[in-house]
Amino acid sequence: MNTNVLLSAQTLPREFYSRDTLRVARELLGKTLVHDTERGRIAGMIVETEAYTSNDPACHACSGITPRNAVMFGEPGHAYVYFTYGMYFCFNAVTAPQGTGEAVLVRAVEPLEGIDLMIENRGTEVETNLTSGPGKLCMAFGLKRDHNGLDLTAGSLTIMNGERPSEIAETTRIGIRVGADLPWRFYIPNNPHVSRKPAGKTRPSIRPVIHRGHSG
DNA sequence: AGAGCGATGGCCT
DNA sequence: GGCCATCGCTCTA
Repeated sequence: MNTNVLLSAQTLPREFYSRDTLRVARELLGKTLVHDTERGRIAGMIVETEAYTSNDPACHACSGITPRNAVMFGEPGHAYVYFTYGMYFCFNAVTAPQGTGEAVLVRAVEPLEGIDLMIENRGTEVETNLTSGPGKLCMAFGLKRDHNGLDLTAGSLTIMNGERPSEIAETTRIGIRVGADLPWRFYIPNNPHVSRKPAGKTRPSIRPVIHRGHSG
């Protein structure tokens, strides 16, 4: 081992990502997303995720590999950052073994470090509005096209270990038309930085399912 | 609190 | 040409 052992000791290893995507989506809650920029470190605790699997009609990769989604089929533990609605970016962690097109969308984080930089990047000082959505958090963290494909296990954009939440809420995903009935959105209950209070708009009847004291 | 909508551009058929 | 894994504003209640 080299002298970076101490610095990288808390970074999630590739094996973390190379597993079942739903499991990774749940276990990313409580972990810390870290972006080391020229102006300083920006970090936040992941509080909301969504899983996208290869047989899932809402997944960008469900119809096969294209230039846009190619990163999803590559090595797990890399960043899949895509451009959407003409002005926003969304950040994903590529999951499952290489060759499968799967990823976890990080929808919200709780600001921990570099909040002044987030305020500059977002143009607001309201703390619960800095990173409470996939587009917002990319703006706050300065994530854009250049970050697509970066290795999350080494370099300036990483995910570090963190405390496991005691509860996980599970609902349908937000902002999709197909696959809208799959309960593959996960978030930390009562955290003020989650993008929306209850479930997606599609099925207001679906209540969040709270899992207590989960293992694994 | 919730519904509606425009902005804006890349990707894919 | 149609469709977005969004956001912030406006209007109605």
